[in-house]
Amino acid sequence: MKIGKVFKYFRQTKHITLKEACQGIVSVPFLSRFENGLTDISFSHLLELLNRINVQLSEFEFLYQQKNTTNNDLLPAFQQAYQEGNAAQLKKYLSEWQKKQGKFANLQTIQLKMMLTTLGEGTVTEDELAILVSYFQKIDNWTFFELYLFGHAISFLELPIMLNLFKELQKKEIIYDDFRHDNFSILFYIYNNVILHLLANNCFDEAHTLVNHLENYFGNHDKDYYHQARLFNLKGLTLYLMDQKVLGLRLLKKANLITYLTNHKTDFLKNEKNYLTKYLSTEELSEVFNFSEVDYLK
Amino acid sequence: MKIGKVFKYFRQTKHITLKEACQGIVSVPFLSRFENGLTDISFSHLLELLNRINVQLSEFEFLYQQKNTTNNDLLPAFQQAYQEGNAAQLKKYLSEWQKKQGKFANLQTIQLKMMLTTLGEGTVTEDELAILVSYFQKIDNWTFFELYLFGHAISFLELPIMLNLFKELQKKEIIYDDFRHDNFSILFYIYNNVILHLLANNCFDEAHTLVNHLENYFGNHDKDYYHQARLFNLKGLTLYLMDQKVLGLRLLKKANLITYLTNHKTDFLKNEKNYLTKYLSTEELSEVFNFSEVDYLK
DNA sequence: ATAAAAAGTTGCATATAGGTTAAAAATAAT
DNA sequence: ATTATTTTTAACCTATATGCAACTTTTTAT
Repeated sequence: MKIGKVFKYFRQTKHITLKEACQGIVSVPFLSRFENGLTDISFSHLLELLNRINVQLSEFEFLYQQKNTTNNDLLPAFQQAYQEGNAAQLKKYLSEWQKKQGKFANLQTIQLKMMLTTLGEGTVTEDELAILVSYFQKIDNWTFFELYLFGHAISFLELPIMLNLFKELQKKEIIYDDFRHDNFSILFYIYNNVILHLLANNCFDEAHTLVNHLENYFGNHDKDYYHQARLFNLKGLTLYLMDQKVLGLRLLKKANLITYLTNHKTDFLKNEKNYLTKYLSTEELSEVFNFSEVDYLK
Repeated sequence: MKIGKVFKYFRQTKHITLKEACQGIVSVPFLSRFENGLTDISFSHLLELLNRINVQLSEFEFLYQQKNTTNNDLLPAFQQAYQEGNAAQLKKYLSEWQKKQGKFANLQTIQLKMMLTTLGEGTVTEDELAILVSYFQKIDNWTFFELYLFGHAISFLELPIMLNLFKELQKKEIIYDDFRHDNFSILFYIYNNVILHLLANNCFDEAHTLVNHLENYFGNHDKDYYHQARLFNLKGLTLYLMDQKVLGLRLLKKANLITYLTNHKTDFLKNEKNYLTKYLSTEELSEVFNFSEVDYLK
């Protein structure tokens, strides 16, 4: 219980006295006791105190989690290991979570197995997928946890089932409209995967609808260049496959051009190219990844 | 005190029973009373409960703030009014905060006056600026609150004083390295303004140092295209003014090209162009804002 | 429709969060 | 060094957070 200590750190580094910090909220002796870990505090009082010393709850939480070894939410940890392709670390997490019991521990376990499978080092059974599906069907509010879980499940689920779940998600998604950047990234990631999955299965119209739907987002977030570029990419491929080849290729090139100009890691463009090999002809491919006209800017 | 209600919403929409949610943390009856607003809860218990139902504190806070009319942190509200150029609304806030007393209310007041001044509808006295400076000098931990305050103060402060304060900030900034996107935006905004201010005062070397410092960030955040483009812009102008005109103009053009391709509001590029009029010749300007070579992609 | 089971609520007991006062210890100011 | 201010600690007290058992309501099963 070092919550108090974190508060003390903020207060002292801002040179605010106990008296200034607590006026009208709690008493001086109590605040002192709280800061020194001798007593707990109510949530609403903590909110008021943080407001008084001009610290956002997110800032407070950040430092608190950082100083706490018993990490409360393990999602970022999973994510990191997964993105690094660190299968060994994921297996560690897996054996930890397999010891625990309960519905949610089980879901975490399945999530880890899916991650490992994607990395080529694991398997997911039919039963486990059934558990996932029934969980998603039951839920009618998606938070970061479910978004993340679903994002990894997309390619494991049968297309019609996956699409149905996705429709459920869309109904709720409004909450995230002006939500934190972190959460929108996950949401976009899901859209991205669903659309690619649809295209791979020749469901062009559905994919197109989703692309159009995504476009609305950028009315309010015109500074989100990265996702804008990804959207050009998705739209480009979709139009290309819907026989609007010229327009499609232009969009694909635009996406690549932006990516190229912003110095995104070269691996990224290499992966993009790899993926498009499935769809584009050799000439088209080399045109879409030809940046000679702006090369002088590099 | 509708904290409990928000928790109840999350729990119920995820179809988790009281028993499942509280096992090993609090008792069923207590959780029920908390949810119905009959009692407060300790912060640590709330954290555990949120973790149990797989809701992030930030998600919880978001919904809580949204449903709470008595907004706890007014920074976003200020920001919105300021960005919209809504002077009337800012004046409203000002008269509200002038009624309150205390050091922080005073700081908020000054901040509002600076905003209004920037919009051409207010004045800030020397005394008020002195208060600001002494506040920043005393502080040795910068949170969102101070970042925001400083961001608006930059052009009001004497250059050497401002630079000293900025150096203090830089020492602390490490905390924000892998911090939330929101906070980094503010930090970048500050860097941006400081660099432009330096350039306007012919302090090229200092500006260049800051530009180099900013570049380090993008090693870990290569998906942040928007800020990457802004950095190209800053670096371009800096190099241009340091007599590396060719390289500088290339970077400026690169920044504009990215901005153009991502469909950022046309006002944005117009403002950029306006600003650069101070420095570039007419021919240079029209070249840097000439997008004919990629026009066919639009 | 009715019983059985589970989920949620209420009343009372108690542990603990938090206030008040005062005094000791530690910092800051002169 | 001496004063003044801030912080910590202590003792005692009150309000309230929380647990337990019994109760009511809702859901599920037959």
